[in-house]
Amino acid sequence: MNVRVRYAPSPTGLQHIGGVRTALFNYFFAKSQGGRFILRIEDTDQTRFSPESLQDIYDTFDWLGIREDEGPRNGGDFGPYIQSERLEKYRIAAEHLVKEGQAYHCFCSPERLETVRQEQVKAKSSNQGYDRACRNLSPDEIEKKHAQGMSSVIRLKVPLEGETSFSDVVLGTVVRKNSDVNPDPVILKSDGYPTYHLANVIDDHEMAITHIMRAQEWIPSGPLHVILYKAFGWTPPIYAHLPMVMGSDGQKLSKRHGSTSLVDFRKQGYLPEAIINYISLLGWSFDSEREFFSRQELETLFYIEGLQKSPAVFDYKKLRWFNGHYIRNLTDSMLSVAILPSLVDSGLVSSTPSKSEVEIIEQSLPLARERLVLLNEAPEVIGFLFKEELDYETSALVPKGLNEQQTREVLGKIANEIDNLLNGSPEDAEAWFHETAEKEGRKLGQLMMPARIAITGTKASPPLIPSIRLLGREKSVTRLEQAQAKLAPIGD
RNA sequence: GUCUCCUUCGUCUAGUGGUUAGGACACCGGGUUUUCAUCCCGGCAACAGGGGUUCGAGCCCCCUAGGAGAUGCCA
Repeated sequence: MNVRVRYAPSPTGLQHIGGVRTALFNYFFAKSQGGRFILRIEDTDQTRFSPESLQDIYDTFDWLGIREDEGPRNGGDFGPYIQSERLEKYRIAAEHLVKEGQAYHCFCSPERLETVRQEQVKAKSSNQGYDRACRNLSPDEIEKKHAQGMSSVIRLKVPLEGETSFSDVVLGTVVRKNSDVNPDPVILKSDGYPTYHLANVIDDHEMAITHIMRAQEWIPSGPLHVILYKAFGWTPPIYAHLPMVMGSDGQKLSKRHGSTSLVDFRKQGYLPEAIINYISLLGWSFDSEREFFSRQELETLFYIEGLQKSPAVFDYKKLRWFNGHYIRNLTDSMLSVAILPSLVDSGLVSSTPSKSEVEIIEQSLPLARERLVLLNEAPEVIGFLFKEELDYETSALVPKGLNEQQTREVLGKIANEIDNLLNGSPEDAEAWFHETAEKEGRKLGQLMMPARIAITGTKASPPLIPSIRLLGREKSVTRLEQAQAKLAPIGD
């Protein structure tokens, strides 16, 4: 079979975890099967459409490194790929169904519908939904209402009896009584636009889609769509309903739980590699051992049987862990490119970095790499290399067991030693600290910590000696002196 | 309210009638280490409950409970 799958987002908001996972799974399935991945824009809700959302879809794809084989950007033989450009097809199809007696015009006002709905809820009625008031309007009545200029929608005539089933790759066969299917949903709105149900069925058929992979929230619509396919005399594609992505409280993942949009993750310094790897493991697994997958590997390894039935909880901590892992795997040049924006944004480095800035960044990479979980943390990890002024509490300088004066002496001693610390080997420098500590009956930390605070401004920092070397003689001495000045003067 | 789907460690999962129920994150402890990290080692921790079927059930069937989703002129 020539696999053709699609991702069909509606441009009404930013791309989020759930949607992206659907896109990825479709993409991976297509690639692994040698099939085609189609991007279709479902902009049938004119009130919620936004151009930024459309752009965000493309940006997200680009950032993740996935590319559609067919879509609005690169065309294809089945276009147009934007539903608002296919209006005529839907209208004709809907009218065709009306003519065939499989759909009908409905003149109910939104207000009436709302009243009906409220009454049903209040009465805890067992069948909620449209009451099919217009289902059996006579041709005369319909004509009369049209003549009066009443606007109408077209509703699908869902069979009152019997049942409808579809086969699903992950769920098996799903059967539903027709009486339980959404009672006569609108397929063509009064503004002439189709609803999702109509547009998606027509497009999937016309675009020769072979498999529909979408989230499980669509299961209830499955039978409805099958009824639509039958009404047109078409064969439905194969379904694969993906388990939903939940928040930590078991509810559908939403902003309440934290960041969900891909731009957010991107801004926070997540790598696309980490996102792809982690997201792919939400509701899918390869085997019991393997957990690292590149995009390229997934393009061949993905298999539909690895799909899970039960919902998956999105675990921010595990995503972070993946991100740290991928950061550690970055080459120096990739890492320096990756952290530059955060350094620029925080004002530490000029937007067109000077040669010396670039040099410092590059040399700091070995120190930064294993301390970063998010790219955005770069400023706090290596920011001291670029700052003019350090900001810390004087009390932080003083280690346990020493008073201010002793601390000042320690700092002075280190300042005096600076040339040797810089010129000798790092091992020699380290040895000096050990020897000095021993000679003076002090703990190593009592020498290192004051210096660390003085040099980096924080007690959690990259290793001291390399940090001093990176900072350079002049700044190091200055900082050690500034630190001494902060402490109580001699004779105090 | 009705319908549908789901149910293995806290989380993601492996498991397809016979396993000490495996791995990963998180957490806890230890080691390496100048702090923080990284890295290494170890530990804690699960088959929702109840009935069957079977010589034998996490795996098959039924019921119960719990969770989620749908129920729009939104997708």
